[in-house]
Amino acid sequence: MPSDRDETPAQPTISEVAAEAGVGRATAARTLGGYGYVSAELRERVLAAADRLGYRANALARSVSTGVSHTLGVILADIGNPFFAGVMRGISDTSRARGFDTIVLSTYEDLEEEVAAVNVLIDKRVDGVIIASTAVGRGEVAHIQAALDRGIPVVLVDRAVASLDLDAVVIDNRDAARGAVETLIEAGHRRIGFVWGPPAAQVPATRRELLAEASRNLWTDGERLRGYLDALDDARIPFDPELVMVGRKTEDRVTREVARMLALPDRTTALFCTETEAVTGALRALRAAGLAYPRDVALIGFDDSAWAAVMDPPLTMIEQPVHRLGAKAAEVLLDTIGGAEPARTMHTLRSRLVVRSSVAPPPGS
Amino acid sequence: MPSDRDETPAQPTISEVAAEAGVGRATAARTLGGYGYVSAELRERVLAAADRLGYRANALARSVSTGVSHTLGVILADIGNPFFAGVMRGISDTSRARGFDTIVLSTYEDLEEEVAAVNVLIDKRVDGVIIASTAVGRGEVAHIQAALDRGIPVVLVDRAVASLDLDAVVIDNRDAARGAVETLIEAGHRRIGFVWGPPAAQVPATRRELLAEASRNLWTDGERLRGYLDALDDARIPFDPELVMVGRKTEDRVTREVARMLALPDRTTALFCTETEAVTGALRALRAAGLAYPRDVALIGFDDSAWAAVMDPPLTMIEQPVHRLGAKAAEVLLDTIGGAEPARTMHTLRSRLVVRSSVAPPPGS
DNA sequence: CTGTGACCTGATACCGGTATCACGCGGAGG
DNA sequence: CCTCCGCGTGATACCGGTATCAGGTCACAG
Repeated sequence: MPSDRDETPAQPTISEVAAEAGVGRATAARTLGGYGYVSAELRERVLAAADRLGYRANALARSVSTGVSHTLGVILADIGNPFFAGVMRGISDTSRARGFDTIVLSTYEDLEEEVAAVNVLIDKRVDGVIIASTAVGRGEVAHIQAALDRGIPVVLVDRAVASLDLDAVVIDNRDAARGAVETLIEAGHRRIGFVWGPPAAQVPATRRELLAEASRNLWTDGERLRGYLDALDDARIPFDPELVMVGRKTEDRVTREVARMLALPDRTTALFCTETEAVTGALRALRAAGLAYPRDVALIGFDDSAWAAVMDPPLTMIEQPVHRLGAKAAEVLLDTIGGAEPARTMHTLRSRLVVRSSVAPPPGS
Repeated sequence: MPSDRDETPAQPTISEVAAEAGVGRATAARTLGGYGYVSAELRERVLAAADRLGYRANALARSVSTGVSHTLGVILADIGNPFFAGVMRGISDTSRARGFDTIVLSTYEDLEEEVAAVNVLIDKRVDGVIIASTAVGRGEVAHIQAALDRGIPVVLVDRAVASLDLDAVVIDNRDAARGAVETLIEAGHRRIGFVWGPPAAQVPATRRELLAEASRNLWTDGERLRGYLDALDDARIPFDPELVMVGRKTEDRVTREVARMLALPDRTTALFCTETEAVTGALRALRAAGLAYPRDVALIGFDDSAWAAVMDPPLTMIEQPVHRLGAKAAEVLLDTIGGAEPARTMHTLRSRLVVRSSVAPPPGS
């Protein structure tokens, strides 16, 4: 086995480069590390030797020594979800441009997974963390606080967390929801179904309880509910718990719930969906009920996509600036890592209602 | 500033734990590292001290020492693309389950970016690499070979690379394409448009040149072309370059190209699209031309999604096992890292034609 | 009472970098 | 001619872990 006593090791170190160049380890280190004095002649020799051996600095060793890893940790609900994938792309693009790489972890909305993810990132000594946290209450943020206490800057993305005074990059969820519902109201609708998502067992009967439930759940869900209620209030339309769906917005559940709303004596004539799965689920329910949009029921949903535009008729949707969301979060984090004093504010990005053809007046009018 | 001379450092080290516990550094290290002898009593003391200080081992330092990082590098064309996001999810799920984390990089189909990405991963000393490479020719794989030479195992995903004898986890692209086109032919179509994607300037006029062009491009594109040709051959339908589109499958370009095929004297009556953007682009062209599917033109595309199912009529699509693709790639890589001898074969996963309602006989029949 | 070995422990030499510092050498100035 | 200084270099002590090893303690057998 002649390949076993290879002369050039697979992963040459600074010492090997130094030996190859016939200089001291320190000289090779200074040349390769780009610090301190090295004469032009020796520099050439070292560089040539490094090139010959294919030397590449061990970033881990460097990080242990310097204390910085040039790595960002990213914790999302689900990297397979197109929304988060888009956010991730924004994070990835801007951090790479600034010389940082990223470790991504998905939590699937499980707080324990999130805690574990934070620990992984602490262990790997990332320079900062971007997180779309599933945490809500004061008692659920210990892991994030722990990272902060260790001096690791954290930026929230997509979801603010009330009990955490941190930079957060989000969209104007409340405004977006209100705008969408207003559009529906302006078209003449009063029975507007809200395809919502907190994991409550059943829809609270009163407004007060509803709001309370909202604050016990994901910030985005709470904001979108408030926006829905805002629009209803402005138009003096009373809130009806029968028109609100609760629980995970999986396509199946949405389909069943929307079917229920559609079967009500005083049935829903418009639907506002707060997620992509909610839209596709609603569409399924419509078809099953033999109803067509916008003729029988109007529809507006969150998260525009190429598909929404080619539907027949094309769907009116809320477009979120996904890339910007990630990019901005990375910018804020990178600035903090760079030494800037964190603003600890909410950076609110504008969403956009893309008006197409899924809204029309209710049947009777 | 009393917080400055903090007694408990933000990121305590083994030495600090040892001091706190009143034992030697080595004893603390053995306890925390879980190797060698430690008496029950001292172990307790060390553990208690570690707990008090909130000790978490520095994974980077450990990696420098042990030579393994428990980190996988993943290089994809675009993490923002739902297909790759799904693959990434598969990779992420199975590697996390085995104690590995992942660093993801997007290349946007740029070879230089890919080379840079490999270097980043080499520098960060990942234990293995999964890559959906944009490399094709023998002259484009030096960076991958370099990683291999350094002893870093590499597994290809989605795209095989002819000049690289490595494990590759892919789907049966050729079969899938042939099956789809056969379905179209069986419905009676003979003028089948192929919305393809190699970045050639124009469609080669002859079969021979076309095949040559195919081998100069992404493996997936080549395979799908071969499958298209296979089906045509079996049915003795001559290949017509006018029915093939070339160049990046962006929605705009697809729309224009499909419009062209639709305007041909002997126009296209069926379309086979090799990517999601190709499908949405085709749909736009159909609408612009005032044509409906499946009545005026039949349609089959790659990459099923929830949207395709709720279209009206619902689309017949090829479903790729995205999660499995990533999961399998991670499994193969992890096994290799674990010491298994790499099989260096193509692991071909089955895709599935999800038959819905976008295929009907051509208008005339 | 000594020899032997099992059981523990701390010292110490790694890993591959960063960064400082002592010192040799040569030239300029007194 | 000697001193001093600056340039350039290698030695060396870090960083925070892993892993080995020498040696001390103690029980028990001979």
